[in-house]
Amino acid sequence: MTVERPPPPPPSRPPTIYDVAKAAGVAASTVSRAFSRPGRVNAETAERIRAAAQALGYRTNPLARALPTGRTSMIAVIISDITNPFYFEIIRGAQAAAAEAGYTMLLADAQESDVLEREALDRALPTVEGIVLASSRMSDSAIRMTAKQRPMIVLNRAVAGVPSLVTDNPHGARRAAEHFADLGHRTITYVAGPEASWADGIRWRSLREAAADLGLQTRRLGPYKPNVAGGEQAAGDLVHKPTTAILAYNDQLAIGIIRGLTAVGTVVPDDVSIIGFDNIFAADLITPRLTTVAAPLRALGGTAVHNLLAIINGARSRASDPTVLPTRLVERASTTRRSRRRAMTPAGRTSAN
Amino acid sequence: MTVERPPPPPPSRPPTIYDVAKAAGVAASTVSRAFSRPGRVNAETAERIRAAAQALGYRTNPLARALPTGRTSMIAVIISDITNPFYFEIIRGAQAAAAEAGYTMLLADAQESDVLEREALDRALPTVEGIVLASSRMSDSAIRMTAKQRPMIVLNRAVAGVPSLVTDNPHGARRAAEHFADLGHRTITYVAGPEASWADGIRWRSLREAAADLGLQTRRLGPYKPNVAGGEQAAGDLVHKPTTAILAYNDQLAIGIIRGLTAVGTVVPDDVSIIGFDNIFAADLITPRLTTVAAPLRALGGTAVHNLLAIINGARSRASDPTVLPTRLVERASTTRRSRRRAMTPAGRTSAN
DNA sequence: TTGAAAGCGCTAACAG
DNA sequence: CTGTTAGCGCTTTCAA
Repeated sequence: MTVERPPPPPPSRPPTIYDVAKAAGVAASTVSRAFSRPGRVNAETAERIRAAAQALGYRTNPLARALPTGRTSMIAVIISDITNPFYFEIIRGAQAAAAEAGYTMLLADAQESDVLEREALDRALPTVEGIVLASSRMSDSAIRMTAKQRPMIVLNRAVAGVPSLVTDNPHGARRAAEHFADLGHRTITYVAGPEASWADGIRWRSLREAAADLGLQTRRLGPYKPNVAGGEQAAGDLVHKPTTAILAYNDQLAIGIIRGLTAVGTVVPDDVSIIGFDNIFAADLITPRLTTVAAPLRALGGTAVHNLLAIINGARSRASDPTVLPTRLVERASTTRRSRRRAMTPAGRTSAN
Repeated sequence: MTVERPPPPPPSRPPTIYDVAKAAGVAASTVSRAFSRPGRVNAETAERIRAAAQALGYRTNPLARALPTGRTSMIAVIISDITNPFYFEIIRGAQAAAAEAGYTMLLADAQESDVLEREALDRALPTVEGIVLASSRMSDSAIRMTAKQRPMIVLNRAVAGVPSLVTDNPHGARRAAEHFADLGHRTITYVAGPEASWADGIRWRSLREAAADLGLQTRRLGPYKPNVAGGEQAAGDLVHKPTTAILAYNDQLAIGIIRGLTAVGTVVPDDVSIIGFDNIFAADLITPRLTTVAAPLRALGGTAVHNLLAIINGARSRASDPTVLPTRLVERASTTRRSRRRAMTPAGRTSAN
């Protein structure tokens, strides 16, 4: 009677394709085939291999696969400023789309610095199959250069020659202008974001055109940093430029304006109506709740990744026109009919009190 | 006179270590050494190599390096719900720390699902050198299991045997209780988050202890989803359980409560004082501005990565006690002295009106 | 349909 | 200090 020895402990390092091959009694190349081109292998052999792999707990090592093929199953998402709430839903959409396609997502934050952005890009470049560049702070030519090395989608910016994905800013700006017009406002003040921002440019231009069509006046203030602090600063400046209708570059700026204005006794929306852009999470939280031009944030991230994967898988990236996603005006409490009784002044309301 | 031919166009594939070796007139291994162990190579040879590499635009291929060494220079950060604003600053902190150490960060969102979390983990595992698991929804044993395969830091949760990083919830809860006591409140209602949440458990326990020490009563309501909608639902239930002091599991819940209560005519803080946890971006935006127990969010992410890299680089992960980061109470406008004239009731204020 | 063999780009002994 | 030689685990011709 032989004493049954327990099987030797499994080796600490994960099983390789060779282990599976031995267990299944086939050559390593056959195992490889069984996983990559299941059609090209005898059905029952394939079954045997699958069983062996299962039993050993084999998982193909993505790094090793990547070396000969270049297919790493990774994409990079580079974001100009991850602190900006605008990106939260975008990231989630991107991550979900990537995961669904079996891809892993590398995330890098450029902290608003083109230098850091370059570095992050360089670090990620050799490892990933493609890149989503969100609101890049780099020059068009630098972007085009990089786009030659890897499939790339530019988000929130149109770069000629590089597949781009943007939201329908012209329509959004027009809807904002119409809304102001409906409420009886005559002049719209645009509070601008960063000059380097492509979105800022197009929002301002679109507003001006729409306003002209509607017979409204426009003014422009800025640029400001596109965050709450920037908005508070803008509020300070607005005190010297009374107005009844404000369109802000983005929600954060709008929120800052509301806070700054409220602090000096101006009442939103009674004294000034304000519209933002993006419909970030906090837009619905501030008092008064912010009317804003909403973008389909999650879809934006998802579509970016989706399009990127399509290109990676050989889709002809046709026409250089950017893909544009729709926007819509979400009417909340920060806008109201223009009141002739009141006008914004440094001290706050004019007639009341 | 010879016609100068332009140099042949550089090959389309990036230069390898061999190209550099040839150009510098040395063996490939020497090039490798020059990059990894600069000390072990003749100074002027090293210089020659560096020059050649520079000229060719050589960059070591991280994938190829990873295969023999296992050093991928990547870490994974897995987050239970990337939509939760709580993580924004944490992510930024983590990303910055990783970048500074020359590491690249893989980000995965589990979307509150333990299944998706597992999948993300499995996908990332073979590729990364270490893992930060934030507010995992997996079981302790599953976490311990995975921690055996790769260095790991658990965030916001204490798992015996696995290096953990948490915030000082007991101190935060105590400060909240003291604050309520100072304002004359006698009973504190805790509005609970997810049962699966480790943080929820400790916050409630800590509150109860602190309250007992201070001679206050406590009640508990919940669990609720830890988001604004959950808070609004809680507000609906609170209407039947009048109280003057609420400590919410987190800021999102607190914000939802404020909105729900305000909607039915209850005035915060006059009728009810509310304190949240985490000090997310929006806490300062809502009206009234939310008093909350602040955690050093960015430091949390940074420290997690920092500790993880230390372990990766061979630091003995000593004692199994979790590292704890300090918390502090940020007093804003959602708390005030308890008024005997008023009490929260379904219809809103009692005496006034 | 399957196996053998070469190699992806880099590193790590081991000699010299 | 430097060159030679094996691989890391997988894919991919090329034959059989």
